[in-house]
Amino acid sequence: MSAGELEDALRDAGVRITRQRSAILRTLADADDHPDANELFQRASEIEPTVSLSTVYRTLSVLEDKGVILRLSFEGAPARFETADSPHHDHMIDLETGDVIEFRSEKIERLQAEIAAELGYDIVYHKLELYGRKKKRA
Amino acid sequence: MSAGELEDALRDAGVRITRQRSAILRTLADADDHPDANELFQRASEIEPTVSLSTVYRTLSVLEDKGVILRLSFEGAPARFETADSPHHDHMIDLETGDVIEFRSEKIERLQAEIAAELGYDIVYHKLELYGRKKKRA
DNA sequence: CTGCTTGCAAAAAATTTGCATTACT
DNA sequence: AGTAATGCAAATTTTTTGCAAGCAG
Repeated sequence: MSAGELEDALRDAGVRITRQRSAILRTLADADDHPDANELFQRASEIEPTVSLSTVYRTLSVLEDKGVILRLSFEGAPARFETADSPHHDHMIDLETGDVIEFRSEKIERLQAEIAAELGYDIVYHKLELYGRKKKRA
Repeated sequence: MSAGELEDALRDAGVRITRQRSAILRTLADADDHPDANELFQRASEIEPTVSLSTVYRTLSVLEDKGVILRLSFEGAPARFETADSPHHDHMIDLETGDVIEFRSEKIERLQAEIAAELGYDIVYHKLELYGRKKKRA
């Protein structure tokens, strides 16, 4: 979903598209990494200097509510965000570099649902993070 | 491992066992839930009124370093802690009540290792959290 | 004794909020 | 016009830290 289509969808959902929200939306759409609130603030400021950090936070909350983005809270670091348009995936975090690699496994998805069912629960969402180091030797 | 054995092991590792650390250790050993720093402070205060919240935090850091406890950082809530003596397990969090249920699945453990290997990584640790709601009707 | 630990209060870091003003729709 | 959204500064929340005094080994 492009930034423009997103804006239309959000407007239809009753969300006002302000100059600053537009800038934040574009910033998120352009990001191919997983920026935190402050990084988004820096980047969006370049497009639209009137954005404030408060607005970034407020906008992120709205977007999360509307299901447009996902909030990722890794180990004791500030929350990071990613657009929710790509299919669900999990994350592998490189402990040495901090790199975040996305992956997806149907098998794991299925297993999780099974386990939750056994415990008497329906999964609303889940979070799987593998923290590791690059293998020595290829 | 009992609180007493833990103290001996820690002492051997060069950690001084003070009155307040002893109280925190006992509190952790007795807890069958996953308390956060503040809850631990409250409980430990009953055993040993001289503990301060700072000391709880400092002690938790030491214990984490020594591998005695695990720090669990769930969704935007303060960090929770659990003793590290039990075998590894993952967590299912009840979105309505905040309850934390422990579970373990060999299949998932194995799958994770496989996936990491494919990505060229060795897993150092991982975190799997299922967030869900109790199933309607039994 | 020596220096690791403590309590206290202040500092940090991340995020949220009150309020008067601005600007979508 | 009417109301949601904004910026700013101040408030919260969780955790860390500086410093003088205390206590374990």
